[in-house]
Amino acid sequence: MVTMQDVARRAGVSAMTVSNVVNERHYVREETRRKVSAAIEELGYTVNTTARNLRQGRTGVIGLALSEIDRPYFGRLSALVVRRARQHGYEVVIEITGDRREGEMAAIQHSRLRSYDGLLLYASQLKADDSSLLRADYPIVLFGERTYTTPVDHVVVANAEGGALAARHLLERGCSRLAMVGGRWSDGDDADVATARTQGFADALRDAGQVLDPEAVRDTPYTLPASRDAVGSLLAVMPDVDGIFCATDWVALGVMRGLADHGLRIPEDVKVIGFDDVEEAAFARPSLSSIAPDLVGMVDAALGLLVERVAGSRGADDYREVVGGVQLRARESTADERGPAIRAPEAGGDPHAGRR
Amino acid sequence: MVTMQDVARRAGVSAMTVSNVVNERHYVREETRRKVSAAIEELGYTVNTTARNLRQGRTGVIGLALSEIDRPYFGRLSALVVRRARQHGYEVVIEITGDRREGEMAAIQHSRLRSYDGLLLYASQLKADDSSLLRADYPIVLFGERTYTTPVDHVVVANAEGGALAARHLLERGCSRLAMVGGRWSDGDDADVATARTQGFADALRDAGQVLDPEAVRDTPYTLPASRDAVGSLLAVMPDVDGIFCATDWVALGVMRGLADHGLRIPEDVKVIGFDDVEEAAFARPSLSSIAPDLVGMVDAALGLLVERVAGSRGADDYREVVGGVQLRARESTADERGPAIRAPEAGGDPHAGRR
DNA sequence: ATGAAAGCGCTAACAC
DNA sequence: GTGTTAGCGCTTTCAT
Repeated sequence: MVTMQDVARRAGVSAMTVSNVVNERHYVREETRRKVSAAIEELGYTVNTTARNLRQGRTGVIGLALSEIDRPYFGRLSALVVRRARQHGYEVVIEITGDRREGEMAAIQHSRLRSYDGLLLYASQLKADDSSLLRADYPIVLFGERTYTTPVDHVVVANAEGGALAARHLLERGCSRLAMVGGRWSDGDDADVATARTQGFADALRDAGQVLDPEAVRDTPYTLPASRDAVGSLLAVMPDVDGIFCATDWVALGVMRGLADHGLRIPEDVKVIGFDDVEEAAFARPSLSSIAPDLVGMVDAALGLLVERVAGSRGADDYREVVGGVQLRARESTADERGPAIRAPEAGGDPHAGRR
Repeated sequence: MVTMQDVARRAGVSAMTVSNVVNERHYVREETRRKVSAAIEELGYTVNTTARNLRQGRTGVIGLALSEIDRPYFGRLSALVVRRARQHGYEVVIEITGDRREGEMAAIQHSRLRSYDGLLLYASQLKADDSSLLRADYPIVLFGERTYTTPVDHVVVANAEGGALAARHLLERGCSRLAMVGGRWSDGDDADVATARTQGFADALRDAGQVLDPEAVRDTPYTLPASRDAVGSLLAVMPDVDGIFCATDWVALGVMRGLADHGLRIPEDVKVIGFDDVEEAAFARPSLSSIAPDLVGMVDAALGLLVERVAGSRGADDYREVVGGVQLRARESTADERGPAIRAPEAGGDPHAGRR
C-alpha cells in the first residue's frame, strides 16, 4: 500500500504538502503541485479514506433504513437517495428493516454501532413510545411517517391529502360503492402511512355525504399475493364494489390481478387507483391511476435536514417537518366509460413541496 | 464520544482488556469481563469502527455496482447481496453505473478510491479491451457477464441455455413467427447478457429448423417506454409475429403493454416470454412466462468468491467461473389455446447452480 | 490473564 | 508556501 509518506519522499516534499495537493488547497505553489501530482501518478497513490475519517471524526457514510428494497417504490427512493447523498459527499449503506418495529429499532442501534454519520429512516412501525430511541444524540431523519409526540426531523408525504384526492377522483368518475385495500383505521395519536391515507380517504368521502364501510377497509400486508387475495374477502363483504383505493401501487397491482381472477373488468366494473406513482403503474394494463408524491423534493429535503443535523448547524431543539406534495395522475384504471380512455403514460410533473 | 480508554478507567483495567472483552476473546476472567461490560453499559460505549478498520487495514465495506437500482431485477439482487454480505460481516455500498461503460469503469476507480475491501460488479458494457482494469490488484467479482479473455472471478447466468429454453418453449406452444426484443447480435468474442441470450435463442431455433430473421431482433434499451415502442417497429417488419422472447421481464412488461396498444391479444395472437422471473411477472395480466435464474445461488457464489479473494485465500492466478442454472416458468402469456391457462403464480423452485 | 508500547495513515494547529 | 509535531481510537506484539 502506498502512503502519503511514500509520495512525499518521491516528490521531495513533506506529507503535509501531499495532503494539501490531494485536498486541493489553493496555497500550493504550482510547481510543487505538479511534482506531487506526478509522484502520485507514478506510484498509483490513493488516499486512505479510513485514516482520513478517523482523523476527521466522521465516516462519510449515512445509513438508509427501509422496509424492503425489492419493491418499486423503495427502489426508486433508494436510487434518489444514493445519488443525492453522493452529491453531499456521503456514501449510503442500506439496511433492511422488514417493516417490523424491531427491525426499525435495530437499524437505529446498528447504525450507531457502525458509526454512520447519520440515519435516514423509513419508519412505519415505530410508535410514540419508542420516542426515546429517536431522541438519541444521533442525527436521524424520519421519512414517510408522521410522528406527533417526538421532536424529530421528519419528511412526510401529504398522505391524508392524497387519500382525499383519490376519494374525490373516484366519486367524480361515478363510483358509489367504495372500498380500500391496504388501509387501516387509526388507533391513537400516531398516524402511519396506512392510517393517514385511510383517514384522508374516509374524511373526503364523508364530506361528500358518503360513509366508508369499516368492513370495506381491508388491512392486508403490502405484498402482491396478499393484495390479490384481498379482493376475494372484499367481494365477500361488498359484492357490488365499484371503486377501490389501494394504499400503494404495489398493492394495486395485486388487486388488479385479483379482480381479473374474479372476472371483473377495470375500469368498467371496478375503478382502481393507487398511491406512489411507480413506473410500473403507467405501463400496467389498464394503466393505473395513482397519487404521485413529490419524491425528488422529499429526498432533497430529507438529505438537507440530515446533512444539517450531522454538521450540527441546527440547534438541538430546532426540529423540522417537511411535507411533500401530491398530485393526481388519472389513467385508464379510473377512466370514465362516457369519456375516452386516457392513454398511458405521461412524463412526471413537478409537484410542489410544502414546508412548515 | 466515549473511548476504550474511558471504559478502561471506569472499570479499572487497561484498554487492551476492554478490547479483549469487546471482541469476545475467550481468555478474559469472568469477573473482569463483567466489570468491563458494566462500564460499557454505563457509559454507553460503542466501538469506533473507523479506528478499528484503520488498524486492521480493512474497511468492512464492499461495493455493489449495478446499472440501476430502481428496476425489479436489481432490487431483488441488491436485497440478496445486502443480506448475504452482512452474514459475511460486510456492509454494502451501492454504486449506480447507468449501464454505461464509463460508469462501470468509474465504479472500479471509485471503489478503489473509497477503499472498499472489494467490488461486486454487474458489468454489461465492459469489453475485453478493458481487461487491464479488471486485472487490478483489487478484489473484483463480475456478475452477470461472461468475459472470455480476462482472468477474473465471475458469476454468470446460463444465458444461452435460458435463451434456448425460451425458444423451445415457444416452438412447443405452436409459435412459428418468432422475434426477440432487447436482443443483440454478438460482434466478437465477448458475450454480454443481451448477445448471449440472443445467441442461445437463435441457435435453438436453428436446431429446430427455423431461422431467426435478423430484422426480428430489436436491439432496444431495457426501459418500459422503449420496450413498448419496440412493438411498433417490430410489427412493421413482421406483422404476423406470433411469439416474442424478451431479454428481460422488464422489457416484457413494456412489450405486453405495446401489444395491447396495437390491439393484439396475449397469448391468443402473440405469446410472450421474459427472462429473470421477477415477482411482477407472475402477477401481470396475463401472468408472464419467464426464464428463472438461480439468483440466490449466484449471489451466494459471488460473495463467496469475493470474500475468498479479499481474504487472499485463493492464489492470484486461481480464477473461478460459476454458472447459475435456469428454469422455465410457464404461465399464461404462453398458454396454449388448446390447453387450460395456467394460473399464476407458484412459489419459486430451487434451481441448481453449476460450477466449473 | 492482563498491561505497556507502538503505530495504522491521515490532517489540525502551529512554526518557520 | 511548506514542514514539524501530535494524536484521532483502536489492536498487534511482546512483556509480565
